[in-house]
Amino acid sequence: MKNINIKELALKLKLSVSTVSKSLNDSYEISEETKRRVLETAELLNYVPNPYASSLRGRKSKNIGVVIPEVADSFFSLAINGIESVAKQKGYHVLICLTHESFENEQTILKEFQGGRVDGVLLSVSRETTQCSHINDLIENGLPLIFFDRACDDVETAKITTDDFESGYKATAHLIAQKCNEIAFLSISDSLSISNKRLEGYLQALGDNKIKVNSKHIILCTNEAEQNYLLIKKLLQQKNRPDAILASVEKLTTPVYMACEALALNVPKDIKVVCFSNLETAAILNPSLTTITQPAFEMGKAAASLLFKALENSNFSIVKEDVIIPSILVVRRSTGH
Amino acid sequence: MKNINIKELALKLKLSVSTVSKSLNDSYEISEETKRRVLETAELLNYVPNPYASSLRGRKSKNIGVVIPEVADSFFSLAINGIESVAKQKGYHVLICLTHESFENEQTILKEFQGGRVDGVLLSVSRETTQCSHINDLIENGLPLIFFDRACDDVETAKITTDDFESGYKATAHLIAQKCNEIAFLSISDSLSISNKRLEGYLQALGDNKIKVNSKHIILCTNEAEQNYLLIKKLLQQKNRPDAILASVEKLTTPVYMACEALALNVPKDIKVVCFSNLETAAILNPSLTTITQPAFEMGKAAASLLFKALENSNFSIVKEDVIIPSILVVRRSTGH
DNA sequence: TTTATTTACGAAACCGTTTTCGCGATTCTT
DNA sequence: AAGAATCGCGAAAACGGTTTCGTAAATAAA
Repeated sequence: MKNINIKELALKLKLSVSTVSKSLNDSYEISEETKRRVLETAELLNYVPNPYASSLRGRKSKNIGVVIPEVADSFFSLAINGIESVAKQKGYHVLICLTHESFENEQTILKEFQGGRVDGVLLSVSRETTQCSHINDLIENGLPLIFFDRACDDVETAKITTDDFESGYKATAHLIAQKCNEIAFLSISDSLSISNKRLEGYLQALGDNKIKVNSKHIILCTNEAEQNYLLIKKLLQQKNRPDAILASVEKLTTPVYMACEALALNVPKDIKVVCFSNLETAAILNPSLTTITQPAFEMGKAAASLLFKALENSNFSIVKEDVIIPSILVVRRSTGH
Repeated sequence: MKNINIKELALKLKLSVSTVSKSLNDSYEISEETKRRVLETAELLNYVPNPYASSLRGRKSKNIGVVIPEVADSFFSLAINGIESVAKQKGYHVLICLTHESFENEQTILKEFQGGRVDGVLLSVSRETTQCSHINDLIENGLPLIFFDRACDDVETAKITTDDFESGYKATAHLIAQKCNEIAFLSISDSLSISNKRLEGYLQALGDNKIKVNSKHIILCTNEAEQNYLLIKKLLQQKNRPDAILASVEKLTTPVYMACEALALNVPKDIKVVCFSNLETAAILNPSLTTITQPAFEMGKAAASLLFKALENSNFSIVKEDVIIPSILVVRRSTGH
């Protein structure tokens, strides 16, 4: 059925546009009888309001922007579910924008947001992001922005993260407890806070256990699976081959397993593996994978909830704070004996 | 830096709003000199056009809607990447809407689209969807809509799918070739075309090989992982236990593996497994999983490309056609000996 | 030189809502 | 019963762009 606009609806009802609008928005100015008539006819004639007209007039879009590096990643897709669950309940839409780990894309997306496309932003920065002027620009412009998972330290806003340092520490300590002392660390960025904090936790755990750091065992991976595979293979062919790998992001899981298989290294006998990962399949991998599992859904939910608090109370402003939701170490066979 | 609107920009430039607008849109009416000045100042003053104002006036949103059941699924997240890759190139945004496999949600979302939020729709229907009036309503209203993966037969539009029947056949034939003759089929919907076509391929393969169908081996799964796990476990505890499982969707992988493990059934010795799946981790599962891998990225790309053809040529209309991009059977250890 | 055409720009309408304000009619005060 | 307050509704402005149309000046054609 053809849908109509408010003017045509008003015409059919022999009412003014304003009365119809107010009825639809349940204004106190309008009698119950009229409201009922309007709602009824609106339904009948398939009236669906144009969101852009409302947004333009109301200067709010009822959209929130979610800027993430990738969608093909368990952490982010679970986080999206968390975000969406609260957005839906608040009557908001979620605009998902992918940076594909590119700083330039991130800049472009945030710049566009300044046009008013969204009322607030949830951001997980790209691996390339080292400076934050584009983010500060947005905030200066009055857009509430909250980081989740991957944050920038020098932006005055809230961050919903997990306990990256502790997780890195916990994972490393677990490996040490399993008699590993040549533990490699796979990073994906030398600027990303999560990557660095996890690394610091790793270093601290090594230090606390009097294990000396081998810089050749700290690998900065790339954004290309194939290249990472080669890097990891090279790592495992060093003369002082590591006896454990701690991979700081989920996407490194497959290349790690592949490299081990290619080199006929048995996990966990020859080498133990822990990944930061939310893969549902972790439990059924060969061998099942010990993971640091992040509270992805909860983080998304927490970030969105905080954002909506700011959107709904104009006198509530987001302060610089760290909300930390702990990850858990799930021990499986990849770190067994 | 505070961003401004076109009026303020015009004021600074001592030009009219119309001249500024035309300059920004590279109109032939404006001199090169003026255009240059406008662009320069716009950049300088951080002018970002309000997309809602443009949408309202131009009666097009530069958005396409992508309606899918879930995002935490390799097929859909890869498809999103394919869709996004072409949308980005065309200067469009992608509005991802999740039905969570609920028909009611799907209806609500499509109804909202009638308000003009999007210029076109890419749809993969929910598992509950059995009738299509909400889809036909949308099309009648002039919105181009294309199915991908999960389609409705009785809607007059294009469908980008994979060769579900052949894939079901191929997978089953492969299992038969591995000496299986009690092959179970796990479905997720008795109405979804993909599910049914895969089932038909399965049935045809059984028939062609003179294997009689055991209706107790055809299981309709649910949307709950836990429940599916129990269903599968029950299946595997029947007196005539199947010697193979063909799972028609990716999300069944984990419950299948878990159930086998719980019952101490060795894959592939006791039971062979094939899943329709785009899991990157298929190769490193225990044992590595034989999959029917769908061309997810390509399907997304094809669907989006076709949609844009319709959006860009007003005299090109989408006809009822089936674009079929074949899946491939990737044989791994879960169907070995 | 006169007229026709082109060039470069501005005024104003328009897109579909929401909201402010005004006003007649009804109900409430006293 | 007269004035005040309330109720129910409509006219019109506003949101920030784009587009149509008009027009003065510059250039081309006659």
